[in-house]
Amino acid sequence: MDQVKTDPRIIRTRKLIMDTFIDLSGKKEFKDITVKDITTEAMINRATFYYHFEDIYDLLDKVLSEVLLVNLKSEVYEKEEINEQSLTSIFKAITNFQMSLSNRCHRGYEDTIARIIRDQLEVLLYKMLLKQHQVKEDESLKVAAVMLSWGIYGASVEWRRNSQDATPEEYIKSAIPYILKGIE
Amino acid sequence: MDQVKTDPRIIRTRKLIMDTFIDLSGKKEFKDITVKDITTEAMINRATFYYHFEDIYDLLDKVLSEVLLVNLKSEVYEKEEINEQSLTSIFKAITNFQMSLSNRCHRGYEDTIARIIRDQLEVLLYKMLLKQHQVKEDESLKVAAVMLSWGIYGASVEWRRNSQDATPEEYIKSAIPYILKGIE
DNA sequence: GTAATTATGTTGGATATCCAACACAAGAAT
DNA sequence: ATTCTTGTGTTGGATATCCAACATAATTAC
Repeated sequence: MDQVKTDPRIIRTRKLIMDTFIDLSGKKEFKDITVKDITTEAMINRATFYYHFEDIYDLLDKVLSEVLLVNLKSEVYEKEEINEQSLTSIFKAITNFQMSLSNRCHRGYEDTIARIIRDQLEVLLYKMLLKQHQVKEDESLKVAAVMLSWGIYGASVEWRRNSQDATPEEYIKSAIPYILKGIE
Repeated sequence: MDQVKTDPRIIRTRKLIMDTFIDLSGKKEFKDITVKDITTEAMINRATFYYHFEDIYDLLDKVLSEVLLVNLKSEVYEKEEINEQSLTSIFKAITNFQMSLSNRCHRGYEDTIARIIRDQLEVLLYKMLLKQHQVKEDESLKVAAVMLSWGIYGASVEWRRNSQDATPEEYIKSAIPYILKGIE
């Protein structure tokens, strides 16, 4: 209701910075990208960068969150329940997202990326759980969301490490019933 | 020497507007493009548009001039003399430019476009003539540039109308000696 | 090692851009 | 004819962005 419109310059500038960063990260590794590189390419002042982001890690964080959010199409899932189908879709989205990242050579930032993924997952799963149980907030559901997010993320790691001969769906299928029993 | 740097925001904003305009003019006819269309798409305020351009015709003027300038690679030609080779290249550039325009359906603006082309040509040719005759300025050379620009432009119109079975080079080749005799 | 260069953040004052509002014109809808 | 809508240009005050300068850390060069 009381949402104050954000200044269009802010939207435009953030988009410029983020797009430029994504663009650059396709050309060189994250560790070789400087703030100056980004601002020069994006045609904005360096001071303006710091007006929007704490530092380059903050930018990485926000860019990845946004990309992941698109992958998760969360506006769709938020309205759904947690069941075999939605869980499988989410798992697919996560593995998909990680595969797209591994092409971009963000070596040394696996921890950061992992945290971002789990954070986003957790928020999404918590919303779905709340909806499913018809409550406004609930601490135990929050913890459940934490555990589910770690579980899904961990499964995606293990899948990448061991089982890429199976599809993500196949890999996770047999485990899902046990998970679902816990939260129903 | 005393060139004052233009504010980066100006460069960025003008580029945004011009690129958006070029983009839109590939999707609909010029007469259907409004200032609001452009500013919305470019994510800038309408008032900002008027800070940079008098109106949409002024924008058309500047966009076409710039595109044409690139076609003419004038920074190259400015240093050359007017001879068979450079005249042919320029003629090719003009016909090329007009062909690319005709795909974009600017029906009803042929006069505007013609004026822009001749203006740019005239400036370029005048510079080349000055260089060739080793003077700083000269009224009769200016008039010569006017006539040459009209001549080249007219030839390009006639070529488009009648002789597209000949290449631009072939079309203009036999006439060039007569032109060159006049200015040498 | 140490000098020289390059990147990071921060600040105060200058400038481009935004917003809301206005008057006006042109076309479409009823 | 008359609303109604949509686009054009313009203005004054608010805000994001720029610039120049600075201190500091990190890298590179010698």
